[in-house]
Amino acid sequence: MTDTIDNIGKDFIRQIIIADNASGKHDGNVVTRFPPEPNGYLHIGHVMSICLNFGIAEEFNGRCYLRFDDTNPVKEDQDFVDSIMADVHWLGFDWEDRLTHAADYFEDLYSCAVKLIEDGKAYVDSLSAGQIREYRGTLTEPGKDSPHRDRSVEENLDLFRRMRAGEFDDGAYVLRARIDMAAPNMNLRDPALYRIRKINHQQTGNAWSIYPMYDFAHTVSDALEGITHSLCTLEFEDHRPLYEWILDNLDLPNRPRQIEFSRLNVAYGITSKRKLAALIEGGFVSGWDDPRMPTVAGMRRRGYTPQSIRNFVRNAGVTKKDKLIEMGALENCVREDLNQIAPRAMAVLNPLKVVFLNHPQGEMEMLPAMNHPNNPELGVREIPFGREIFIERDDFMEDPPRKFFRLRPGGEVRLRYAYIIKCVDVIKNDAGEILEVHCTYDPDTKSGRPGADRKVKGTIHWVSADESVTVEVRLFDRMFTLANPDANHEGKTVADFLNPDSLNVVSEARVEPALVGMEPGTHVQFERLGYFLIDTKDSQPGQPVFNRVVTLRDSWAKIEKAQLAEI
RNA sequence: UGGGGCGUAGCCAAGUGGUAAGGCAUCGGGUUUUGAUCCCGUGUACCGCAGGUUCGAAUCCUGCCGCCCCAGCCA
Repeated sequence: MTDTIDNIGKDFIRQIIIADNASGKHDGNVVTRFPPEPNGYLHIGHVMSICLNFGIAEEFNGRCYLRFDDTNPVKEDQDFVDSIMADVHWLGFDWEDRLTHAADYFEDLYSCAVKLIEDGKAYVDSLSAGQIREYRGTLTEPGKDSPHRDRSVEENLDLFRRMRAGEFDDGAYVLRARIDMAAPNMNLRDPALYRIRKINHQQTGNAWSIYPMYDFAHTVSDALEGITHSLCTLEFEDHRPLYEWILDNLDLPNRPRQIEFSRLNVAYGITSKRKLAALIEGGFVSGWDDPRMPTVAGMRRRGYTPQSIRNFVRNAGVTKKDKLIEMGALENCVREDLNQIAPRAMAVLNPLKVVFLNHPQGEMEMLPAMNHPNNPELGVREIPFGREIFIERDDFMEDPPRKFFRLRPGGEVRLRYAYIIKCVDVIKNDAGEILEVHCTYDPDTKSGRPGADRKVKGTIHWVSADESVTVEVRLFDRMFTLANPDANHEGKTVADFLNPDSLNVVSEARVEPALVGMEPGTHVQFERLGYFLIDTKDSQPGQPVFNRVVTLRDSWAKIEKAQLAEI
C-alpha cells in the first residue's frame, strides 16, 4: 500500500492519504467523518461526501463517523436526523458505534473557549450584529477593531460565564476570536465563536443558552474524534486558515488536516436546501421524497438503486474542478444496474384496441414468456392471449415515415412472445380518430414454433384486452428547463425555471395481471418502455402505482428526430 | 480594484519533464422475437492564451484571460 505505484490513477485525496501512511504521519490511522447539519434532507451532493468519507475509511481499514453538526438549534430538527440516518444506511454505509453530535462536545467546546479567553485569544463583544458587519470592512478595505477588543481577561471570563448562565438576551453579546481585523481573508477578521440563542436544542434541551459557531465546533470536534483527514467542499477552503488557527491555539489530542474537493452538480437539478425547500413550500412537488427531487429520499422513491448512485459518484471522480455532470451519466448507471436485476413484463401506456378477425370468440390461451431474456434463471411466466388485445398507440401509424417498422395498414408485425399479425382494417369515428384496428393473426407463427422463424421487421408489446388490469403510471421528466438552475439568475426564482411537464400521470395504463400481486418497492422493466418501480407510498393492495425510473435507450427516437430535422 | 481556488474533447477524468489513458455522450457496424441488452469500430484535444527555461513542457517559470467561492451572531 505504500508502494508509490499505487498512487497512479488515484484521486488527489487518496494520494495524500497514501503518502501520509507511507510517512507514518498518523501511525497508519485513517479516520474520517460525514458531518451533515440536520436541517434538510440529503441530496446527490451529499452522496459524494458520504461515498468519499465512508469509502475511504473502508479502503484504508479506517473508521468513519456520522456526526451531526447540530450547532444551530433554530434550523435543526429530529425529523432531519432520522431521514439522514435512514438515507446513509440505504446507500449501504454503516457508522457502527460512531454516531456523534457536535452537541456531545458542548462542554469541551466551552472549556476550549475559556482557554482562548484566558490566553487573550478571544473576547466578548457587545457590538450589535449590524455594528459588527460595519466594523468588518469590505472585501477590499480592512476592518477596524471593536471598542471591546481589549477587555480584561477577568471581564471576558465573567461575561462569558454569564452568557452561558442565560443572563443576557439573544444578540446582546458574542464571543469572538482575537485574530486580525485587517486580514485579507474575511474569516480571520475576529470571527464569532459563540452566540447567545435561548432556544431548545434537539439533543441538549434547555441546558445551553449559548451555542458554538461552525468553525469552532467543527474543528474541535474533528480533533476530539481523532479525525485524520477532514474532507469538505471547496467553499470551506477560505476557512482552512481559521481551522489551523484554532488547532494552533488549543491543546488538542490530535491534529486533523482539512482537504477540500469540488461539489458534484447534476445538470437540470438543484442541491440548494433553500431552493429544495421552496419547491415543497410552493407546492410544486409533493415533498422531500417526491420522485422528481434530487434528494436521496426522492431518488429512492423514484426507483434509483444505491448501487447505481454509488457507481455514478465513483465515475464522477474527486477533483477541485467545478463539475456539472450530464443527467445521462446518472441515468446510464441506473439502467446498467436495473438491466441486470429487473424482471421484464408488458404494459401498455396508451392503449389502442386490436381485434383479430380470425380468432374464435371467447377463446383464450396462455403463452409462456421469459422474465429476463439474458438470464433464464429468472424463470418464465404465462400471459393470456385472446381475440382482443391492446397495443401502444405509438406502435401503429396509418401513414408512417420511412424506417418505421411497427404496425401499419396492410403490414405485419410480431407480437412479443405471441404471433405475427397483419393489419387488415382501420376503424375510425366521424372525427377521423382511430378507434380500433382489425388484424388477422397467423396461428403457425406462435412463438417458439418453427413457423415463428419468419423474418418480420418489428416486434411490439401488448396486453390482453380482457385479462389486463388498469393501473396508474407516473412518468417523470427533468424538474427544470435550465441545465444549471442552481447558478445565480438575478431576480429569478426556481418557479421561473420549472418544467411544466415534469410529471405526467397516466391513469389508464394496462398491465399484465401478474403485476398486480407484486410488492411495493419491486422493480420491473416494461419491455420497450423503461424501468419502473411499484410506488411504496401510494400503492394499495391490488392497486399498484408505477413510477417510471428511467426510459430505455431509444434509438428510434433519435432517428425520428433526425428525420424531422430533414424536413 | 482584497483574499482563496479552478482551467486536458460535448460531459467527467488520468497524466507528477520523455512526446496526451479511460468512461459517458456522438457517429458507424454486427447479434437480437425489447428500435433494449450485448459486441465491435469511431475523436488531428493549438492540454485557457502568450512568452520563457530545457535536447525535450499538459507537467517548471513569468505575464495575461476566463470561471467559481468569501463581507451570517448559517453550515
